Amino acid sequence: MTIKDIAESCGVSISTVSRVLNNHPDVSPKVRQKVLDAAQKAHYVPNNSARDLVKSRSEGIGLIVRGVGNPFFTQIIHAIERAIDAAGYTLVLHQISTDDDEIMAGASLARSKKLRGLIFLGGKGDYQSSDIAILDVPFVCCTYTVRFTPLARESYSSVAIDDKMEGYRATRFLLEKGHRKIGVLINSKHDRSIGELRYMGYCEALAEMGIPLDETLVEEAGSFTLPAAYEATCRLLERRGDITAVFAIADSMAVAAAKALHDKGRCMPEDCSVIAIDGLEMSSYFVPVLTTMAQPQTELGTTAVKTLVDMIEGRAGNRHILLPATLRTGGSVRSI
Amino acid sequence: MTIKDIAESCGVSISTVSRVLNNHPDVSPKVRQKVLDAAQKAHYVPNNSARDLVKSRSEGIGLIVRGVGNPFFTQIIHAIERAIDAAGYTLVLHQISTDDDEIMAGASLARSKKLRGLIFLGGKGDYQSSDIAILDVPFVCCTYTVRFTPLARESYSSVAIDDKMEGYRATRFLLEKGHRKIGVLINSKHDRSIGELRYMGYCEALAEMGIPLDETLVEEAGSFTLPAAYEATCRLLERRGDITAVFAIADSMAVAAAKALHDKGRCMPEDCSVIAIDGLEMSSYFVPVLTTMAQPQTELGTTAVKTLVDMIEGRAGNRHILLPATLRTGGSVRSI
DNA sequence: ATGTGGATTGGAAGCGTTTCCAATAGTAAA
DNA sequence: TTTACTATTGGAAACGCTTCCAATCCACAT
Repeated sequence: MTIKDIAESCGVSISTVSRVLNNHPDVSPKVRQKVLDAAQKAHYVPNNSARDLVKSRSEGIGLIVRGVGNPFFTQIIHAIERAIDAAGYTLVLHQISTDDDEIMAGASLARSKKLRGLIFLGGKGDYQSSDIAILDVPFVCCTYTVRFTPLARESYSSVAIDDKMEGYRATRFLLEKGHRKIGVLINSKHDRSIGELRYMGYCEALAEMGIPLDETLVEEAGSFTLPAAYEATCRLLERRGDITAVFAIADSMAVAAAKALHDKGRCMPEDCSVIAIDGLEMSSYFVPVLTTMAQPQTELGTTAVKTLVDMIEGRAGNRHILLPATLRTGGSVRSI
Repeated sequence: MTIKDIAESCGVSISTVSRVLNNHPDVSPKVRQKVLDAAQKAHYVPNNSARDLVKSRSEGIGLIVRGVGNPFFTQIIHAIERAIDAAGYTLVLHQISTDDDEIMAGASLARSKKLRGLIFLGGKGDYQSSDIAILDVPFVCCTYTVRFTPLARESYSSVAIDDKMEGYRATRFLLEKGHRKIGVLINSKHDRSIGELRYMGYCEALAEMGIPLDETLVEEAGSFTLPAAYEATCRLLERRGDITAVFAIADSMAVAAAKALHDKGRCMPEDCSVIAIDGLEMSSYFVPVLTTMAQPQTELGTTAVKTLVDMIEGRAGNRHILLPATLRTGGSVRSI
């Protein structure tokens, strides 16, 4: 059942049917109704491929996520899907692995699927203008604080929390509770990763209190996985058995850290407090409840989509939005 | 950058380039390499709309999931995406809410997007032939045990664990550890829900040991959410303070149950053991480690895709596959 | 040399839509 | 009744790709 069949059954031309179906103005009411009825009766469903081909674009928005399995992302993906659907677009999900180049992946996905826009979730958020030059659709980088090359700043949007700030706030919270020997559990402090920023916040909080930075308190897990975080915590404890608190830069790492503490014979929070950043729903149900800087996950997702759709439809230019996290206190931190 | 540009730059015909790009055999190695190089150098990305148009179908597979936010699904979705990608298809994700009709949602998605197949994740898994008649693409129902209307059984595939059996195994494990007063935490024991089946397994295990079923040990949360499970556990404890173990039908519910136990002054596992079904990765990092019947999440996802693709490509008819869960023991259960 | 046949290659017809442009019908003014 | 427009309509050219069919090529046997 194509537009052509309808045209024939109505005795009009293909062009006319197309016009009716696309709500073009220049069609007489009589013909319009006739065509509409015929289409209805024939259960006509437009062929998107053909339309996309001639318009050389689809109504798809690509979501490139590094690590779909990351529990922190699920709620954001949830919100993104909802918002994309509500805006009349289609979600095309594509996940990449740690060492894939998200820009390249996004570029080829966008090209081959003729997508209207892209959302990067968990990307590195640090793009050179030269890198993103191959992207010819608007995109927004979600979740991680974005570092800008001056020129690149003008060409895409971002929605994230202020990682450095929240790292600062988390550390500050521990300091205010009297902790001084605070271990940091981090994926990596280099590579312009998310960890680097949260770690910078940690450093800043210490500096503000006049506490010298002690490198032996910093432990890199190398990734966000639970086993890596567990091992890292073990190393940290072995080296610095005297810490009274751990700042894990992600809730999931904090879970692994808590287990490592327990396995090494330490109680949380009696022997060692734990604070994190992310705010998984489940963290509120741990015993003790994990203290964490909760990211506004749903809002991150919906804002990302809104920003992107605004760009796609030309309603607004690119924007860079920072959303605040919320301190969610639990029993995992105690005063000393 | 189209196939035509490459053809020109190589001095060959469009057909030849197409053949090279589609790995057709009848091309001389020399030409093939030349074309490949050119395509590579030009960052050629095929236009899917055009391809779909001529082949009159897309390469899309729809994933209809009820509750993307459910942590248990994330790993499965992850596996599904990977497998779909590897098979050369594209994932179109669509989530629905609790009370949406998944079949209707799937049907309209499949039509408008010209999808090749559908995967239902977390659907009710209990379809009447009359319901699924509107679906004109193959589909597979993943995750939940499927109950069949005789005719419907012939028309679609399913991949799941044997919910009743695993419910039985979990309960049986507790019984073997000496527990006799075992509370059940369940979303619902009616509505042909997943809970009903796991609960049936519980009943069977008790019956096998000659233990009469006690309705006061059964608590329905009404959903799988953490707050609901928490409240349900509180009610259960209030009514039956004498239970020595809880069988939660999902890991996430077990987390909430553990917290409720703690908040009601009970230690896990000293005062009350907990066992669940699902096997979230994170459950292995809880203190104590959650004992659970771990579903083979990755395998569920890949098998679902494989089954679907086999149907799509006509390699095999529909199948109904039950995958075994694996008992993962942790400290959350103790012998009495 | 002359076929012969298989291996390669090119040509061209669509796939279903949109849309520009030309054609026609209809209407009001002259 | 003509004229001059305007409102409608039809025709046809893309869009980029696959694929059937015909054409060309080349090595090798005759």
